[in-house]
Amino acid sequence: MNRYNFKIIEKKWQNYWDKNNFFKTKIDKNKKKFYCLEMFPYPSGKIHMGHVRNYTIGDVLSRYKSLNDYNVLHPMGWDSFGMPAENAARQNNLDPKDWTNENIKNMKIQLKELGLSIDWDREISTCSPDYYKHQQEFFLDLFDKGLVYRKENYVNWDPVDQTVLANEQVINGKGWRSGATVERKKLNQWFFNITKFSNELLDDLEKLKNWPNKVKIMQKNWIGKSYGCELVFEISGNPKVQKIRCFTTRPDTLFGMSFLAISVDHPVSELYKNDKEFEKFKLACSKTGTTEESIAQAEKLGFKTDLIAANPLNEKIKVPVYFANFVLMDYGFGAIFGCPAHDQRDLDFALKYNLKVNPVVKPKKDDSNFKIKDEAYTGPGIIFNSNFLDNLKAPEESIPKTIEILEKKKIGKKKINFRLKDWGISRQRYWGCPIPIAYNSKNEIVKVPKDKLPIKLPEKINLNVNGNPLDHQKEWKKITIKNEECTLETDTLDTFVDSSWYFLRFCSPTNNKKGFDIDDINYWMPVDQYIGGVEHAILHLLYSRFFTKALAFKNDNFKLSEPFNGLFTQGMVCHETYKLNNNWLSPDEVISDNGKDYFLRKDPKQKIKLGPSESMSKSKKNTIDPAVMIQNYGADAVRFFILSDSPPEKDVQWSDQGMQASHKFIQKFWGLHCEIKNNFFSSSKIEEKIIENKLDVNVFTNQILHKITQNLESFHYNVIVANLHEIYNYFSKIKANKNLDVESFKINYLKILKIISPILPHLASECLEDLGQSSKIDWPIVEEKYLKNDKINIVIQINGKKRGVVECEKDMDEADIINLAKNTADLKKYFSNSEIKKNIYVKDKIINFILK
RNA sequence: GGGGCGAUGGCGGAAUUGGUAGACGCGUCGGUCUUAGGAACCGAUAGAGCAAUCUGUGAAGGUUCGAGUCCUUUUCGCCCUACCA
Repeated sequence: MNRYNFKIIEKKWQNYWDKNNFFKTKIDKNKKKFYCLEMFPYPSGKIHMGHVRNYTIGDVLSRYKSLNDYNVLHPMGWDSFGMPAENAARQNNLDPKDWTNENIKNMKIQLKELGLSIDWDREISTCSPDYYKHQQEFFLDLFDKGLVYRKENYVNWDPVDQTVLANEQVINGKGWRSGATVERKKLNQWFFNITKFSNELLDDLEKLKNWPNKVKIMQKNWIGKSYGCELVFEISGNPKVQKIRCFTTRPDTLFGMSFLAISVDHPVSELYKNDKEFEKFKLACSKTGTTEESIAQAEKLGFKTDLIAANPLNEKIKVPVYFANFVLMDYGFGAIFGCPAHDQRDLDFALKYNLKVNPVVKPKKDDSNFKIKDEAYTGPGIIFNSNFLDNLKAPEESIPKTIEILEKKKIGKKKINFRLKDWGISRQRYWGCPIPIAYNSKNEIVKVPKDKLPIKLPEKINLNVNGNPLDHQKEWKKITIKNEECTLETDTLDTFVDSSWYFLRFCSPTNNKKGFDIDDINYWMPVDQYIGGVEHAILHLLYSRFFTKALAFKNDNFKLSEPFNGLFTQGMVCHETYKLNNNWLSPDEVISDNGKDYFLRKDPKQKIKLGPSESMSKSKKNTIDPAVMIQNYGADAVRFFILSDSPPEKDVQWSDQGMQASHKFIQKFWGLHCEIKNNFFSSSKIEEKIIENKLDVNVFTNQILHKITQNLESFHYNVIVANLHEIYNYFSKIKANKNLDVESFKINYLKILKIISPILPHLASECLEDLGQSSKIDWPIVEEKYLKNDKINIVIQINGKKRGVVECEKDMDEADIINLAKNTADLKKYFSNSEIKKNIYVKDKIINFILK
């Protein structure tokens, strides 16, 4: 037997697949389609283990669907705009385009080395003008539909990356990429009107049956629909302010109001802009609320105005108006009424500023001891102290009733409020898709005509400037539109726009007239299975859903409402972390004899501090380079390992031993294959003898095929790895059995090779070829008749406890089983002194005797 | 604070509709072959006990002939989200 040389064999099959266009997408209208898509990578230069896991999962599924005779669309592309390219280019004095394309070249080689069944003819790259030209067209379409607008707004400004961030990109007050503390700045910005679709984005989540519940809940919370009402408060104390509008979900607690609080950014703050004390207060507010701890513990701060608000339900009740640090301008109307008894924040505030606490909801009607101390009561109960609202059940009766009264009196109305905000898409960056808008001499917005698209980025420009490099491109900015000299917009689009429609482009990747062809879309969309990291649960997935809806809006040709029919979110790849003197060490700088104590490889006397296992990241140096693993163990072994140890949706722990075991499995399987070939497939060896009671391999093969098929359908890929081990164990045990039915064995072994092919495509191809099989194969059909043995094991329980197992014929009668059980040697003793009170018999499975 | 998910041997994890708990792998132990092995192969491996047997799926109750699985309470862990009115 020759050792399995994965280096030669894997290369051989990758070349074969390449040369024969093996994975080229085919459309045969007689077959069903399957669109399998994994989230495309940012071309950082090298693939990482997260990619390996993501793309292996997708590849197993694609290959399985192909074997089941689907037309499979399994494309790959590059999310190639973004800041790393710009930063790298600036540091090394390169062009971002060259840096990016070089990275794409390298990563493509690495992906091919994994043996992925990708149709590379459909490769796309978002930084290519062939791609972003269509994106600019879509921008103009959306502009025409009124879904794009420009407004001056406070933005999250990242001082390190010198760019604007979307709310979603600010994590704990820090930029998601740079980690710098985000500042607030007022700028003119472009927005997508995503909130126009708030209801649809929320309601259509219901349609997504094949999405993880977790993701749907996260999106639901992000959209944040709440039912309540808006209220108008009459203001006195300053003639410049007549009214203040508030949003509330608890109008029924209005009689408990003891103050009004408004945001420091509320229009009313204009009156105080020359007030030094107020400016000081505002500054103090901006300082809190950036880090997670300060948000959690932030003290409630207020600034008392000379304004007085009247309770709309009783004009005689007057309350003070405060600016408060916990009121946000961009939710509701930037103003609230404070009801300390029934809202914890309001209570904290009231206690600090000695404001009244008027309880208006008590848990039980006759609860005379009910008092509020330092904990607000937010539970259900009965309204009291509230005049005509008294005795209503809160909240189910009291809220609608109050709204009814407020509407009648025309001082409030029912209102649904969303947490979701419009999507700010402007970025002050070079390496992104230019916005196809210009400004004329009057600074009016002028659309760039479609025949002038694409607006290409200028190349080889100086990036070492402050702010947006495009701003410095005087010549590039000049454009003539309808004989008018105009200046181009220099903001570029958020890269999340690029990834909001790439799945559509894959359907028509080379169409240079349109972003996609509607016939292609109608055939391929929606994506049947989308696979990627859960970190995109909100941002990317919500934006893609919006973009699809926006394209379909006022468009009779394009009817798609949801882009991704099925979604699967895989877990992360983790590794232990190592530290020496507070510096991170990479796994290959560390050695261990026993898996407990770790030492520095260069100097084994130095003990290393073992940290927790965390998601692989460059910053913690706990990464394993897939390229090195493929080099050492082969692609099949890496694929096998990355699927083996944990369910795909959970985090997986990298293990060197596990990796080696996977490699050994490939080697062992090849050894087994060679023996099987020798013993059964070389003609000279076959001596067909008639033997009684031949061992039939059909049963095992069909049972394991059945299991693996089910596990493939349900993403239990780690269990499939166990199933492949079972296959090896079974065949290596029976291969020497003299009673084998040779013909049946051969047929079944060929089936086995097909079954392993989605996970181990190179090994399977090599084994099949070795036995003279064509490389065009199908997924074997389960033969139901073999799924159940004629001989069945029935479990015998006595009083619910397992006491034995008897082997018997299928479909035995209850009476026969009872007889059999009673006469089984090991069980006799249980029956001798007791009588059977009752028994429960589940056919072909179990019998439970209740003895007295 | 709000929401979600989870808890099974030394470890990662298996276990249709409630029906043989611990598949499969790692590790460990024993053996074979070896000058040696950290290679390969074979065997054992939930715990306790010589054994029959008993105990076991975070904890406590409940439903049931029967519960890892269903219900109630509770503890712990992880993730998401956050002054959202």
